[in-house]
Amino acid sequence: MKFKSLINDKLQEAFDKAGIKPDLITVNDASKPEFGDFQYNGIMAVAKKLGHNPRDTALLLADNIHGDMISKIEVAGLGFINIHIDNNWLSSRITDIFKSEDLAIEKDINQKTIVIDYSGPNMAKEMHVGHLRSTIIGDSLANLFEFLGHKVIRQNHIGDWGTQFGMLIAYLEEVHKNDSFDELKNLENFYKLAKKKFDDDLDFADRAREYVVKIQSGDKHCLELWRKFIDISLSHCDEVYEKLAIGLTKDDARAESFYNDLLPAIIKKLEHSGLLQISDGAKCVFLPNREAPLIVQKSDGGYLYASTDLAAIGYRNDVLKADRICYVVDARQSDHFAGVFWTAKESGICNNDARLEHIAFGTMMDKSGKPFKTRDGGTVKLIDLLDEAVIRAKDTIKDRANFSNDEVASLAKIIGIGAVKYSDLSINRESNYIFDWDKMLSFDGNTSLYMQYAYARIQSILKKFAGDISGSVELGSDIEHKLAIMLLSFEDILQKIAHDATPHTITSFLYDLATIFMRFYEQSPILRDDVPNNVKMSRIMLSTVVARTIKKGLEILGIEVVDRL
RNA sequence: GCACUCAUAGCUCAGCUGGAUAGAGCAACGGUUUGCGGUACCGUAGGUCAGAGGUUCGAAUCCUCUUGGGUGUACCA
Repeated sequence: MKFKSLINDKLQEAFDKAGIKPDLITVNDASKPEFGDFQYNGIMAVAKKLGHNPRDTALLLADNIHGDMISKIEVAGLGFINIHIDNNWLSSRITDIFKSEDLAIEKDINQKTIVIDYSGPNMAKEMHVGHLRSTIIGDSLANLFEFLGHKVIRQNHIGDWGTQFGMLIAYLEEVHKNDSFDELKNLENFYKLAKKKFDDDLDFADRAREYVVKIQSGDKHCLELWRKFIDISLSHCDEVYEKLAIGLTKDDARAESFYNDLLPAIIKKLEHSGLLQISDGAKCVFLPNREAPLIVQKSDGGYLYASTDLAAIGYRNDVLKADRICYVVDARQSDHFAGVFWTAKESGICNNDARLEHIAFGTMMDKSGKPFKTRDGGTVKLIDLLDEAVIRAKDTIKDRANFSNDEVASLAKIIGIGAVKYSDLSINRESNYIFDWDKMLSFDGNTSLYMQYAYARIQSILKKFAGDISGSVELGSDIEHKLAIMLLSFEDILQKIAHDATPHTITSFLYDLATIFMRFYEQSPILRDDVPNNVKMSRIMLSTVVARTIKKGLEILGIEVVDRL
């Protein structure tokens, strides 16, 4: 339910009755319990504009706020309006949610087509930790948009067309001509060897560049070899996505090569729009307030990633009909995207009402605050990191003896992968992220394990009860009231997250919810014999809705729950 | 040089379109009538919101400057 809009509507009615036109009405969560459930702080600004006394205006407005959802309106301080939500009304809403599917969250009427570009591995190498954040953040946003009823098109813009492929093919042709393709199982190693030769041997480097031209001009033999590299690389990726429980499939892959044929048309379009200039032999678009241009075609005729990105925008605009295109890419590329977006809009490659967004995120650091590397300074393979997460997760399972080996394996996977995702998603994506095993696999604090534990604890109660649930929710204490307010705010939170693309807000919400539930649980017995049946039913229903909300929230983050751990 | 970005408790982080006494977790210390899962819960302590100005009834939040980090900056992606 869009809880806050309901309250905003009440305020709007009151403003109408009072004959006052405010700019924008938005209630906030009350900053303290004694201020009620919500507070409206806009009176001071409105009153000032009209030259009225804020307290008088607040009182006038308060008199006009009515509705069965509101139990009390208070005017406090300079003119704050504190709103208390009626307990009976709240109880009914939680009962409704208990009886509904999908937590009674409405699908967005204003359905959008949203393209999410995320993960974007390079096909010449195996995925490394640098791909982790994009993959996790992008996937959770895709889940969220889908849940809210939008049409989501996942796009994996894989790098399969660059200079490195010439190098790999040249190396394969010259050094490993007679080897079987099994050699490539360890693609990472193969890449390193090829790169070394490329750096050491100038003639080889030249031949490698020739191979690039061959691929791009459609040489059949070379394309066949190229295809094999891609297939091996893609299966590496699939293995990672499978382990990470990510919703990307081969169907979502739109590699750079996919746009190859569209590139000349893009250049033409830029020419026609008058944006194109030739500088030092390269075709460039000069941007406002920026020294360096966006180079779309090199002086030797080759294309760059700016050209491919523009072609991709064109495709997403013309063919996919996107209303919103989200690029979940490292913050270091913000200049690049600013340039590409500006050019796409200015040239008409992208129409004006489509929203182009760079969902930027910070760098992953180790515990000491340095960029994340192996001991010898190399890049950490993503698959190794995920395997380690599962191994470490195994140690956190309390009574391993109570589980079968298969159960332990399955639990460890859910816990380990959940921890990796949750810790990443629980901080503001734009700041740098400190990767810390001990912290992420802790039961204490805002972690996936704490959430999964809270969920399992509720499941344990429900399992123990195992009877028919009837009756309705009757909120009987301040803490139950607070719990209900939070549960009802879930949709507002999701909407806001969808707008701002800030998944960390969901973890804060879930953590607050779980903390308050734990407090409720400590002070309110549920199944004890001396609890009256109606109270017992009410508490069971409330707990059930809390559990479902936790489950749904984690599901959006791409994290599974378990009934016991 | 220019541009972007960040600076909040010892550490890791929240803090909404500017709102009432700046919040969590970790670490530290103390506590919890047999406990529906104690891997929990409660409490204590911890702050010049980097610094200085400005706007405002009101600033961690907006503007300017300073300092200190990070990142980007013409044919890699």
